Amino acid sequence: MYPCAMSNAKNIQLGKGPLADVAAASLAPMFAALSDPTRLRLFDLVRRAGQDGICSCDLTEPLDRSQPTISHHLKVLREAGLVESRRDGTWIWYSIAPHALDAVSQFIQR
Amino acid sequence: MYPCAMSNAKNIQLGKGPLADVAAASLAPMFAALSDPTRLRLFDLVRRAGQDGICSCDLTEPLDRSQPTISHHLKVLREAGLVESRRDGTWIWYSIAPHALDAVSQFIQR
DNA sequence: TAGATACTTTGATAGTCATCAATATACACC
DNA sequence: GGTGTATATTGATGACTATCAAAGTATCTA
Repeated sequence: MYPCAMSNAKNIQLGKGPLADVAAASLAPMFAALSDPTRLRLFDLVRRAGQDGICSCDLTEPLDRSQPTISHHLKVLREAGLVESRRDGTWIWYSIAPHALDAVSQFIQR
Repeated sequence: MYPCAMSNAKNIQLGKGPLADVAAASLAPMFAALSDPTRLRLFDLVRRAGQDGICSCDLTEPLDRSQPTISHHLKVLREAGLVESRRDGTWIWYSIAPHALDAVSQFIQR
């Protein structure tokens, strides 16, 4: 797991007072990861794939972006702690990280 | 209401299939508006103020940013359809826009 | 109308980002 | 080892952004 992913997701505690500086700093990158249309659709495709996940090779074509661009976006999502990847031979499968959106959801329903 | 605010918030319908191009394009700016730590705290302060809202003049000091910077961020939040403003003499009061986070919430709980 | 206060806009700067082509790496199979 | 396929990284470019100081606009009060 990436260092920054460890500081996000399940480890954020928002508390009850005004949103603290550190909490905002932890939360913002997760929103940033979802602030690009291509990444939003990417995240959506991965989420729809369910527990098994989806092969990276099936993500390039539907989004009409180059392979390096998709790879870049997947990296951003991964480092934000929103998706996970596992290798299977030459393929890499992406799936939603457990508790991926917990912190975001917690903030929204505050 | 700003044009782009009209295209966000309550007017997004996500549907059931894969996230459409247009839906992602409408959703992304709302996430983008929340992707900055200062704006997150700003949004939080406005939300905590409840129905009456909060005067812009009370937002500059707690966030430790210059007044023009706060003004800029408030504009971003406003144009994303997340907050509303109303003038009262020389003051301007900000409050959370109705259904501000509906679209975001809908996407997250998809 | 003049001054004071609250806010916005402008202009500048340093930093970040989305994108692609080209290149590199990892793995499977022969 | 060599070849082909899948994915990642590098490097470059144009666009965008957070920030502040300075200047502009709007409103109140006297």
